[in-house]
Amino acid sequence: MKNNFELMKRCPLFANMNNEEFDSIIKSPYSQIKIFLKNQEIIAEGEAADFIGIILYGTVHIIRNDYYGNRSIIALIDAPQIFAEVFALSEIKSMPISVISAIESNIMLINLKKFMTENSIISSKLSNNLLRLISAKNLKLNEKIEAISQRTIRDKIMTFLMQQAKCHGSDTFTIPYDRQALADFLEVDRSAMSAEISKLRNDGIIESKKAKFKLLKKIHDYSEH
Amino acid sequence: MKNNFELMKRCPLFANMNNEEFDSIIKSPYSQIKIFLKNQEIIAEGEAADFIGIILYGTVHIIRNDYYGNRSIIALIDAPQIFAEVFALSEIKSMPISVISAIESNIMLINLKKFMTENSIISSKLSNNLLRLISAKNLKLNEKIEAISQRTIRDKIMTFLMQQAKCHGSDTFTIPYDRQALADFLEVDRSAMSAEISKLRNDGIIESKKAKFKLLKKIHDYSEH
DNA sequence: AATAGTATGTTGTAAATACAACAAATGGAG
DNA sequence: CTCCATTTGTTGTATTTACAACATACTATT
Repeated sequence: MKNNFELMKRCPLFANMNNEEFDSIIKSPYSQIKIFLKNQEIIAEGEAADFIGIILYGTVHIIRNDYYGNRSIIALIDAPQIFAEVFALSEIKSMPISVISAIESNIMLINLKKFMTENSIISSKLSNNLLRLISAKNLKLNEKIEAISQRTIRDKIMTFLMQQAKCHGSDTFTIPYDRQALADFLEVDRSAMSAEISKLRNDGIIESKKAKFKLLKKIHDYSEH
Repeated sequence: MKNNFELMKRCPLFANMNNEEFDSIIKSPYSQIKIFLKNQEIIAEGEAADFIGIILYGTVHIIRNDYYGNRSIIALIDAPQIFAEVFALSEIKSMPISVISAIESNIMLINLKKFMTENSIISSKLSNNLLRLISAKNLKLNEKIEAISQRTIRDKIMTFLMQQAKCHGSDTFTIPYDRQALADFLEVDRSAMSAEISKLRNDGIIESKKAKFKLLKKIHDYSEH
């Protein structure tokens, strides 16, 4: 278990905490560490949304059931990340999703609201870390929406590439996805996307080789017409 | 200005605060209230991302400049809402967007990090309010992504309607959008969406009249084939 | 270097979409 | 009620897409 705690300390949720503070979280009556077997339910849909989860070891699946009862995996989360934080922090009463252990996993569950009302010193560090984490996630979600809300694959690709150029501060950069992962991120068909990337190359809008891209300057309109 | 403060107190950022706490925010050296004229820049792209904005009166536009210099309005925000909070709270150094006053507006700007390090009691309330606000926004963004990442208009509509049914807790509900607004939200063409809603009605999947919808049960597969 | 396995690119086709132009319905205001 | 403005629905067409099936390129292992 000691290794788990070392990994856990690297979780951004516990940034800037010393060992004492860390221990007081682990030993709090509002936190618990449990082992979940493969496919075991960690949080069930409809349960009270009180707990934030920290994955010490393993992987979890976030599962959504739609109106007609169809189940779909909407996210995979690995150690040492956290899950369910936005439900525990918003004013949602009950969980709209379930969380399942994908493999045997060690999970720490913290009743956030109760813990924070009784541990005000640590809480301010926790709050700051949570604010940083959730804000960063928010920014990523906004960027994704900006890209996938474009009407054509070409526009989705270009919007994504311009975001990357901006955040790398250069017209030449390497993206963190292979073709299939990029297609999944942009929510389009991989082969159609691949074809469009080739077109953009032929049209002299970009240069690209695998994950390395270059936006060719002085072209202010990347549309075909 | 007094009316502004009354409106401001209703801003969810200041929930659960008494008048004293409220005053100490207004009088802090790290907060300032400014009047901006129409089209005047409140925050410029590239500036340090230190300030959170609270609209006391007026409307602001969030503006994005892409790689090729094209400007687009990505959001309109009214009083008494806040803006730029995710930038001030994440580890972003400089603003990736600009904020412009759409009309003459009264804006409170708070240097959040500085304010919070020097006002720990109020900060915990502020933190909690921010966590609630940003988490709620996060949930909305996730729902939107779930809907618009569907590959067909029919699936986008059905995903959206199932979300609405779930959050209303009923198969009959009224959506908060007219047709054009829904099309904008789902990022599709309005007339194509309108046609698809008619199809869903003819196919016996839903009943609808204007903003009122009903999901017809026992139909577990709404796809055409 | 040969092989197998994966990733990426290409092409054809049926289906879905945006777009435009228009029709019908709705909702106020006088 | 009538007129006008706005919203919603309908239809045709050119464009874009998903999908499938296959070709080529790349990578790691022996």
